Amino acid sequence: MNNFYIKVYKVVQQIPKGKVTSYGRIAEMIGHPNAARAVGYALSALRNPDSNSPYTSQTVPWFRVVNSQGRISINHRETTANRQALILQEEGVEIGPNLKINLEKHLWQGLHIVEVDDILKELG
DNA sequence: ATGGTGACTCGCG
DNA sequence: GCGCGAGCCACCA
Repeated sequence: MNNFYIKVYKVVQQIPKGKVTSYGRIAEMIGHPNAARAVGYALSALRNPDSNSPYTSQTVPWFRVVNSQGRISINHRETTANRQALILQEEGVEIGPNLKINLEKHLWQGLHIVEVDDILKELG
């Protein structure tokens, strides 16, 4: 588990219940503005966490991360996509047709780079 | 080192 | 709005 993954997970853990953000925004927050795909890769890795890793699909709210269009990015044929939509609905996020979310209402403000540094320092 | 694979984005047509 | 192509990044073989 490298530093990049750690940063992604810690920032995602800051997303409040009922809010969402995108892979690209997460990437910007940790100082890798063009690493959106890598962020998605990091979250997918939560499905098979290392035995002693504190970061798992149970401790990191991966379901609060969607694509820049406010849509769930997982292949819709996979049950994971429906599970993500269900969890979000349960915590108050309105899901429209085609698993689309109203970002105007549910987009997380996010963190500034300085705040990210504080998070990484105190928790890591 | 090298090429292939994604839970990404942006710009075009 | 939708599909494509092209960058981009971390991983793995």
